[in-house]
Amino acid sequence: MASETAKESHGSAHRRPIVRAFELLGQRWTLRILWELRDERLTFRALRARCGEVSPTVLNRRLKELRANAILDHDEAGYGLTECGQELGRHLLALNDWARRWAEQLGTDREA
Amino acid sequence: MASETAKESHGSAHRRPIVRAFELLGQRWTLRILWELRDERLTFRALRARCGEVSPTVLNRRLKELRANAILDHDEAGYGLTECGQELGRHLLALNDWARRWAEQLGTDREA
DNA sequence: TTATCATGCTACTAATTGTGTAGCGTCAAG
DNA sequence: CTTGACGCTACACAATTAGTAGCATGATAA
Repeated sequence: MASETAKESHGSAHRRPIVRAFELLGQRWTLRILWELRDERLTFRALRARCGEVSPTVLNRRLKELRANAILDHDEAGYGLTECGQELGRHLLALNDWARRWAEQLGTDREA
Repeated sequence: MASETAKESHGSAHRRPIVRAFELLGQRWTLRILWELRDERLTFRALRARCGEVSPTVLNRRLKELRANAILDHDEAGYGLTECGQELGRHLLALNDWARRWAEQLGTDREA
């Protein structure tokens, strides 16, 4: 069970997909960006507005990275999820249900 | 379909749960920590080793935050997921499948 | 033509956050 | 009483993000 430990050289190339995914998604704004694009294309500025006027510096950096990873693409209509990105989007949608229950639980814990 | 737009006052208190979740999960190491704890309890030091010797400063900060949000708890056996955290863990497991397909696709795209 | 406006995006500084290493206080074992 | 592991803090340095200004481009309109 601990046989994986050896593989865990934190080089860069052959890191497990899930870990690479976490590195990508675990950056500020990445999840939010995907969420806002979950069912519509948005222009740079519209997307920025949805994210509470994030710094364009970061937004652009994320967008580039996400495009490089084939999760987003860009056309005249703006930014949007690729097919692969949409699959990811569906997972986020599932997370939404979890989040609601989570928030509810936290709320009741604290009010009582 | 765009009827949600109005709700998007980016105040702070009544932010949608999913957005709060993204703020929490979208911090460096948070997803990874949850992943490493997905099916076993780990001590601080063991967990740190699993995460490639993250700085204990950040690790401890995340652990505190996650505990404050009832996603983790801590006992003599170390850190582990709460019931709520385990549900989240299951979502991450699902993400694992996505990540594999994603990596595969990226790989073939580039080799060709 | 010139003015207006929105678009995507870059530049630059300040503030926040993360990294890396050392090490403290506590405990159990030798 | 040394040794080692534990959870964790301190602190200086590096990297990332925030916040704002503004440019180049293209469309619209006077």
